[in-house]
Amino acid sequence: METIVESSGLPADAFSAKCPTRQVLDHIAGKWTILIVDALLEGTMRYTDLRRRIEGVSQKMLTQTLRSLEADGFVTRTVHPTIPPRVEYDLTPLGHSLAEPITALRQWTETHINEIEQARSRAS
Amino acid sequence: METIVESSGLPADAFSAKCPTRQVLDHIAGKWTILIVDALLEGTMRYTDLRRRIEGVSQKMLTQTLRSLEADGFVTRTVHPTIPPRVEYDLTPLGHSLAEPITALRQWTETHINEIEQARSRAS
DNA sequence: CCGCATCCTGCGCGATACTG
DNA sequence: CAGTATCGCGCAGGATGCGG
Repeated sequence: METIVESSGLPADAFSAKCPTRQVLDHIAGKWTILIVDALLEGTMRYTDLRRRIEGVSQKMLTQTLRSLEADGFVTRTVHPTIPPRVEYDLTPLGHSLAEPITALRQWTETHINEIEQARSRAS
Repeated sequence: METIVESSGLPADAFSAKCPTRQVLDHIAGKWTILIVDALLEGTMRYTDLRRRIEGVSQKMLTQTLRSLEADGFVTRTVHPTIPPRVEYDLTPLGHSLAEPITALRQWTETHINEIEQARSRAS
């Protein structure tokens, strides 16, 4: 287990409040990040494609989350200056890398949803 | 790839707005869930242990998240009626199972934090 | 030591309307 | 088509204080 040292000189430690890892974790923990990254794993997608794929996401949150993912270097945004305009979103290599643990998480949830619902009904 | 069918009779699909998977995903995506589950992977922990381990968490959110994890069947809460009281938290088998993809996610973030910060400074 | 109750604030997020 | 702009609500989440 190799220790990662971040730019501040401190070891990367998500349990530490000051570590920037926490901010990233908070982003990933956002309501839509997991679904968006996961959807882009299926390939290049246009804005409207994503809206359709991810049921219930609003325009605002989709745009906002995409911009955040772009800033963190997880997705690229390509604008084709045609009429009508055409904007395509893709995962970067870093984004693909992130997609692995994220997909694992979504799949885990889908796989164990019945056990969880049983636990919930017991708790009530 | 086997299809999971949940109690409603529909296939489990996180992209569908009505699927209960979404609610669970939202819980997991909570600000503290990842850190708490991850911390409990180190073994049994008392309430105060968790507060110390997870820097910056408030009493309220720690209690609230723990109750939520309990309701979903991820952790057990054991009260020893001694003086002073002693409350211990443990992962259930289901919780241990969930911890795997969660740990992977935290470790991924710690590992790639420098790449992300570089992307951010470029974006600015 | 381990909480629960309460008050309060910010902002996550949705709804709606408008633009190149 | 792919957004921006604006408004407002609800709840996540922090601060404080009390109780067993």
